[in-house]
Amino acid sequence: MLTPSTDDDSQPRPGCGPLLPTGSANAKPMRQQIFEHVRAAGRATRTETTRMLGISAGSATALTADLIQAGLLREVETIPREAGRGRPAVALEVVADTYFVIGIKLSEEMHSAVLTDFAGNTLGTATLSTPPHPKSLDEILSEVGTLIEMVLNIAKKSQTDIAAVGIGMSGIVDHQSGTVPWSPLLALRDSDFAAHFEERFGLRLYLDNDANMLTLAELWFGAGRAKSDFAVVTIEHGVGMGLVIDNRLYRGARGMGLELGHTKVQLDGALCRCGQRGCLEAYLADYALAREAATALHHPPSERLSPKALLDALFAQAKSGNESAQTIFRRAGRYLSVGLANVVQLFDPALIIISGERMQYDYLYAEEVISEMHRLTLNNGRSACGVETHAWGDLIWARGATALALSALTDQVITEIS
Amino acid sequence: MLTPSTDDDSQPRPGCGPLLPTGSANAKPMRQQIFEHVRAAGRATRTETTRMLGISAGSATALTADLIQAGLLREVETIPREAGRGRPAVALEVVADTYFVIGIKLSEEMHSAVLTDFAGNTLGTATLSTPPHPKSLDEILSEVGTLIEMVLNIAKKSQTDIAAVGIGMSGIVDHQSGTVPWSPLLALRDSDFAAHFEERFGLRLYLDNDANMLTLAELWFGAGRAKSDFAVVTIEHGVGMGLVIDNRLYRGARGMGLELGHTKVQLDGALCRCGQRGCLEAYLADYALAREAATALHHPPSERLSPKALLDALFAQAKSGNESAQTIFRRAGRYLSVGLANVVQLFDPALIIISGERMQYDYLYAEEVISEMHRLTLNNGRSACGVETHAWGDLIWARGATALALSALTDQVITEIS
DNA sequence: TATTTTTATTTCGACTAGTGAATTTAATTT
DNA sequence: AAATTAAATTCACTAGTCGAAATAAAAATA
Repeated sequence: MLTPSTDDDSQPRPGCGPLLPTGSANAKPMRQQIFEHVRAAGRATRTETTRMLGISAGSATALTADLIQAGLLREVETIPREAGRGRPAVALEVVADTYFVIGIKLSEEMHSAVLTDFAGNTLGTATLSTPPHPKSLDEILSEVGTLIEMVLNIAKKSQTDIAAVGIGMSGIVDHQSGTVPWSPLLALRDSDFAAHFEERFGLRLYLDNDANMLTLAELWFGAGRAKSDFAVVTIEHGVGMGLVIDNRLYRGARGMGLELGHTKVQLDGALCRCGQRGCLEAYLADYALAREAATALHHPPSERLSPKALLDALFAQAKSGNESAQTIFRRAGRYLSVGLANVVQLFDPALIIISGERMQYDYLYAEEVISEMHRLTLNNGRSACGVETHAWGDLIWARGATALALSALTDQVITEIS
Repeated sequence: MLTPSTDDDSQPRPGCGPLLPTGSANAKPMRQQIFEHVRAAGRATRTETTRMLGISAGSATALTADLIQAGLLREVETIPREAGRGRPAVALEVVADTYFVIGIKLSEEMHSAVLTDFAGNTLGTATLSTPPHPKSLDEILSEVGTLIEMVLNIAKKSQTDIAAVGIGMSGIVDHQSGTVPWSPLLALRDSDFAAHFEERFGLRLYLDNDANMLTLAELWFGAGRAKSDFAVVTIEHGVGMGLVIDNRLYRGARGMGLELGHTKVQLDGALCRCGQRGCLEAYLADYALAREAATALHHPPSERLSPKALLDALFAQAKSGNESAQTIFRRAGRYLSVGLANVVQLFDPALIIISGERMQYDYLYAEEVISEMHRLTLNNGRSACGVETHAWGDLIWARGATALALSALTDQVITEIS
């Protein structure tokens, strides 16, 4: 069965191939790659660097000389030689106290901040409890101001030492423009957050949503460091996700969050706060558990507990054998398995990291949930996707925000030394 | 509430930041970017190229001179000047007949092939019906040989004209190694397909799975050309997906396909051929529709129709008002909505393209399904994700395979001219 | 102890990719 | 015919990188 070469589908002269150049055209200059490699390794010799980056020894000498000249790297005197003949390699390390950044996580009930130096060392942390209601931009910025004061005091730095600030907050955040179309923290929509921040504090601000912050934290400080493609899932008030592809945070084409919490795991399922039915979040989030808890615990409607207290009670009941309390967690766990399995099937990540506070409810993070997830994924003979659960404290989010600021600052500083 | 700067979480000297360099270090050389831009545009002037790629006029002259010298580009005499003063720009175009490639799609019942020149023009196509049973590697390669002969004849080329071959086939295909861990077309697992092909035909082969081929086709020839991040969903025997991120095909960390068909849309739902329950495929694929069709059409088990005939009968019945036939399609459509919505929520693509043969069942591709999908996604004020449905013929898959071969060949040819 | 071996680093000439300003070219408009 | 305009070319110059040879600093060996 032959079809003649009808050129019917070849339009006049349209060409072929992608019309847009790939963004990776902006490859980082070698100097920056070297700097980042040294920072990533904590300490590295020139020779090791040539091997890792595939450059010549001559280049290593020249480029590290530039970086040392610029005061960004230094040679380390204390060489802990282990063995070997030949001239001993001299290690390089980042000069830590050239620049300082602050990373901040804003959430409804508490803000936290971390101050780090240019090598990523934490010099101080601070947290600030706040009334949990939507605020005006001015109020939030005042709270941020207080927090910055606090962390500067702890780390014994002044505001003029700070080169950049990173902030992560929940809601819909536009990283590019630094605006906040919507956030539970802010009373008004469409705040021009970054612009107001920069005007008020005179500090460069990098803003992003909280799931991306956590993902960045895993990429910079956590288990994601050694992986180039992985997913981070977090269960807090909602269910969030971040994705790293080719060692970079993937932000989506329209800059929206990656809303794992609103993927549908059940047609016409439980009601979600987003107004739809069957969202994963509607089975997992604290409000979802809380509303079932009220039923399971036979609380009279008069006796109103805070959602947090309700959850704690529910968890205690489940632990002590209350069947209906257990089924709540068990069902949540099953749907979590489905959500995770869907992520694995769609992305084929090298690793999936489950991170967040809700870790305490170990029904949700039981071995059982993970193995159910593995059962729900096809592996086709490949080794199964790795899973890690991290019960970081609050500060990890703020650390992620420092990573955002650090990476942007590094770009800038390195291109300046030319 | 202040916490002192406890450096407890800062381990001895671990450094911070990603340990792996981003793959984008291998930025394409300017010459290649120019060539690809000209090919993508079909025809482009030097000045336009400088604007698009942000290079200087001097570089444009020098680099295009190299490419012309190497015989890859040529100046176009016929300048259709529209208006304007000044020296008229002279357009450049790809010299099409420098290299030729063949793209092949292998499937259970039919193989197809396309022969294109270096500019991506189709010079000939061929299709070959085959018995639909698993075959030995040798049998498949014989069929491929026949197909290559056919398309060479049509295009009046000889095998020595061919610089590379791309093949797409269903199953689990390892693009990197050119091996096929499993495929419905092959009787044995773990075939060393590419190696055997190259030895037998003396042609360089690039192999990938069929969903990736289709995605590449959309990226090179279809609606994806102008988008840098999009998803392609295809419904054939199964449900496949491909993803383009930053103008590149994303292949996943473990090189597995992106198995949209095996994401779960229903806990303990319909039985899938993969052995699990609730997979999207179990509601959408032809075998899933066929098994329900048997019930809905009240066929006695004795009367055995081919799956294809069964589906056609089902479709006809639905069209003519058979309620139970309609519900089959309607349910499938709803689950398709869910599956698509989940992709949009997880990836936030700029565009989602639905492509494939099953287009004829317009219940599945109805406006209704798309709008249901939109209802199932949160847009948070952003404009909704675009959706396009393409009812390409069989040849689009093979065209995608030519794109695979063309892009690899281009890399090679351009680096050679140095 | 002096010499050899080994490994890390530096130096230096060469080459490549690219820029940017001045110039040339080829058209249109006046 | 001159002025204007835009495209393309020329050319001197820079940054980045390689690779080979030279140098440096240690361990091993004679």
